[in-house]
Amino acid sequence: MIITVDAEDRRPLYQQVSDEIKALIARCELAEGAALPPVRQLAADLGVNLNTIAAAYRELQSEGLITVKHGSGAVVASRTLPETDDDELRRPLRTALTQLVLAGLSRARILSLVSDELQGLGKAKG
Amino acid sequence: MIITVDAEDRRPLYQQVSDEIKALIARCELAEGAALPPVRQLAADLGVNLNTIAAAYRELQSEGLITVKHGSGAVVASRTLPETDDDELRRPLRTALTQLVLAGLSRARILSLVSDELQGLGKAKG
Amino acid sequence: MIITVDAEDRRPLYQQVSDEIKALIARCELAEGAALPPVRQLAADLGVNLNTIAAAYRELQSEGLITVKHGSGAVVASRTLPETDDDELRRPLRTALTQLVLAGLSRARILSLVSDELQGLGKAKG
Amino acid sequence: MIITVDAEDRRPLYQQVSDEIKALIARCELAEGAALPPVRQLAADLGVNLNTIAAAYRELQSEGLITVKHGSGAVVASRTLPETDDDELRRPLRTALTQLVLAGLSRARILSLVSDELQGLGKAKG
DNA sequence: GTGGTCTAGACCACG
DNA sequence: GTGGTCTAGACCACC
Repeated sequence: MIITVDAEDRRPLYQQVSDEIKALIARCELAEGAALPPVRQLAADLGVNLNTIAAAYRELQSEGLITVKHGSGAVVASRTLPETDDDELRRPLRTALTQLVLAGLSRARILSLVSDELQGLGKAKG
Repeated sequence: MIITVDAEDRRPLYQQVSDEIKALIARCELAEGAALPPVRQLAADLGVNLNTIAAAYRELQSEGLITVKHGSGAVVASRTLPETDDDELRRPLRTALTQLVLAGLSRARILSLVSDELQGLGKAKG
Repeated sequence: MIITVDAEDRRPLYQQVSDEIKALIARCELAEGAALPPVRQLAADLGVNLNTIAAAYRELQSEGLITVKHGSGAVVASRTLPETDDDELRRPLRTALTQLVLAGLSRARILSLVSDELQGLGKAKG
Repeated sequence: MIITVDAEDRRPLYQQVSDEIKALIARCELAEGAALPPVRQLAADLGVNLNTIAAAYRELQSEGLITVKHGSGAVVASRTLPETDDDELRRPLRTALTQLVLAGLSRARILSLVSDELQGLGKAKG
């Protein structure tokens, strides 16, 4: 399981971790029931503070993607996020697309990027 | 020119404003040379502090999207594309798409959302 | 007499004008006693507000470099600035050199730039 | 680490701070990876508001000279040279030299000042 | 009129 | 502990 963090990234560390784990779950590299690495180990691997990983796991848990049990670690609970506001879903997409347009990419290029990224994002039906 | 801010949104206020103005520029609702509303007026309209809007304009200026002239307001800059790292561009897209996949949307639905958002994002050739 | 202003420049317009006139004086392209263009004409030429030029002339006058007489325009008064604090003289030099060093220029390259710029800065003895 | 601000200086406070830190970096008194003082401490030392220092650090960060990590302070960034327009570099140099010429300094005196200031501006090869 | 800077002080987010 | 954001309100610089 490969996770990396980047000090240059604008997102806080804990969110980088949480985002990457979400991607692993979406990509089925972490199936339902699979165990996440222990907080301490992941913290050591990434060279970050223990609290940082704990915050990431807490976020994942509060979204229902993992369950954390004292003594037995964290496991993937589900591949489905709770019902979200439609607008809340579109907003990050709109922000990302806006950036791409402002960077001067053509519509075709953007659609190709989207397809490319969707490749491998596991079981998405359709 | 319609801009709104949302206290529930996790992004800071100034960034919501800056993001929305970016979207307006990408959508060509604010064309090159168009004047942005005065800081104080926009602040009053949104019910936020003057400095909050000033911070948004400062960010837009430092990204080269607008030029601010002391005494005569801010206008949309002539577009010189700031070259951006390819990875910088893909990351937010990947995060947004991951969120959509985890929300249970089908690939077709996601592509439709993308098309929908790209509608009207002006100037995107192709 | 060629003067230009640049909207992208961080300095205020009036100071760009004042700085360029100073350079012309230092370079002896404007000798002592020479007449400066009328405020209105220069403003029209540069496409800026009349007050902007007035502010530039006011600054030059307050430094003793020009004299402004009602009805007969402005003329170059002297090629010597009033006694200035040594530190006040060094500060902008230090700032400029710091920028060059941070830009990665070698010492030799910097000295060459300095010589180059000093070329043509008129009567400097030595 | 000695930083001072001067109310008489025309530059805004936050820029004086930012300029002085740039000089310290150029002079290698702040090496790569070195920690900058906490915002609040530096603010207290200089007797200015916390936000003033925050603005200085923000500027340094947006120029890529430092990296600021939430919760663990600011450190001098690993030097990736931001390519700068040649004209951008010459302009402040020209302005500073003009000032010196008009102050009546001889060419020799000016070159000596330049050498003097370049002394200790670390890493400048050649 | 425009935007910019600074202050004082509160509250939040991160590690 | 660190920095970030936001507010209210003052004052300045520019055009």
